[in-house]
Amino acid sequence: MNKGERTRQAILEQGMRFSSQYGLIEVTIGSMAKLCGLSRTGLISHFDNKEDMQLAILDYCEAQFMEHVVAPSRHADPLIQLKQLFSIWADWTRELFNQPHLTCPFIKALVEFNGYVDSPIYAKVTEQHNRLFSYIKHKIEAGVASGAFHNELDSQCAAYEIYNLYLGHAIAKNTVLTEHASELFKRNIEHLLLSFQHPISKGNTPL
Amino acid sequence: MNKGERTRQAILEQGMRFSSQYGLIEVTIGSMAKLCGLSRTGLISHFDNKEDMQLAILDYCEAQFMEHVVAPSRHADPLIQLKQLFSIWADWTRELFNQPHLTCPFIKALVEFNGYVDSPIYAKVTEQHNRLFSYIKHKIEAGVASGAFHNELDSQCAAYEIYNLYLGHAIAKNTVLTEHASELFKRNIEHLLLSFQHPISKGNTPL
DNA sequence: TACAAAAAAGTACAAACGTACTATTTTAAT
DNA sequence: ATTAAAATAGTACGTTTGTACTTTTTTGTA
Repeated sequence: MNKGERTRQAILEQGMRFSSQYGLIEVTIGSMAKLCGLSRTGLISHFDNKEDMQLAILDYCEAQFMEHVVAPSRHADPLIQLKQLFSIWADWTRELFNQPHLTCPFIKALVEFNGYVDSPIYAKVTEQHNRLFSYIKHKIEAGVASGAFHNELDSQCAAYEIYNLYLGHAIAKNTVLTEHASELFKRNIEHLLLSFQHPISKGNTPL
Repeated sequence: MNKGERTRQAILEQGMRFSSQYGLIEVTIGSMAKLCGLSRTGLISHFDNKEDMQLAILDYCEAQFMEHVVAPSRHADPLIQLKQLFSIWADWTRELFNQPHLTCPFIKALVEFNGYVDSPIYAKVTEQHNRLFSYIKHKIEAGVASGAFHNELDSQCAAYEIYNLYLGHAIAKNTVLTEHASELFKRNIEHLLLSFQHPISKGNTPL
């Protein structure tokens, strides 16, 4: 990897961190240049323009997620795969974003850019969320097909319940949740996956 | 109400709308001045400074929520009150924020300012979310005390389940949910409240 | 080591930012 | 109608914004 590619990667890495704290909108040429120890022109020369840099950061975030969460959780059994996915996800999230002031960059970007309907950034982050949701839904369908989950399970609904736990944990972890939010997230997911196996075994989700 | 108070109210109203689309950070002196048809100095003269204006907008949002959602849902029976709260809330939300590009300003502000740990804005919006959560939790406890909900119900957990539905609906309504998200929110809340009444009646949440 | 290419920095510019200050206009009460 | 106060506008200043352009430095290879 030559020099240019190395600094570009460093910028993307810093951008992921920075956007998880201050948001993708605050990823400006000036803030990134200071963060990376470059001049403003030295920094932006690695991208077409500011928006291109922000889009590249979103792509980088997804690539990191695929590499560190999705790839390691591959397993033949859909139930084990889903359990591993969220366990690894929770660990990776804790490692990267569990400082109180950090939030999942995908959620931050989605909330930030929801008002900019014509923005390519909004288009991209929407695609990313839909892609994640489809992946979860697909794994649930595989679980139903393999007999791990019961037949009456609505995959769309079940996927949303899981996705909803992810949203809630990411946003509420510093307000109504605070301590042990990460363990709670794991437990809630496990409890939900358990309820997918037997139609009536679903009691009160533990907090 | 004299002139000054009238324009101040108009600014706060516009600020609530604007922040639900572009976020509270984007509520700048210039953007609000243009929106209200005032000069920049004419606008900011109604507040101590920009941050004071943003704090005032958050207070205004909460006052509106109290007036249009909490107050009309008051009822002697805790179960009916909770049902009414979320029904009115969903209607009011649809009226104000259900255009696809608008998001609940409390959630937007919380996500936006989570990284600014020392900001008074973060302190305020955190308080607001905790206050909402405590209110829901308190109503659930009243429901348990009145016999409307079963005895084993954990109020902290139950309140989080409801709060989580609110977060999910607000964020996912334009990605994985899209159509009829508002009706779905109502149905999910009703279904959850029903599960609070009988310990084992909770099946798969409908989507 | 030489040398072309790549990377980073320098410079410039118009626009928007928040804020302090002064000036003008409008309001509201006498 | 007069008049003081309140509301709004005007002006100015130092920063920061994104981008275009030129110049210097660094890199990597021949």
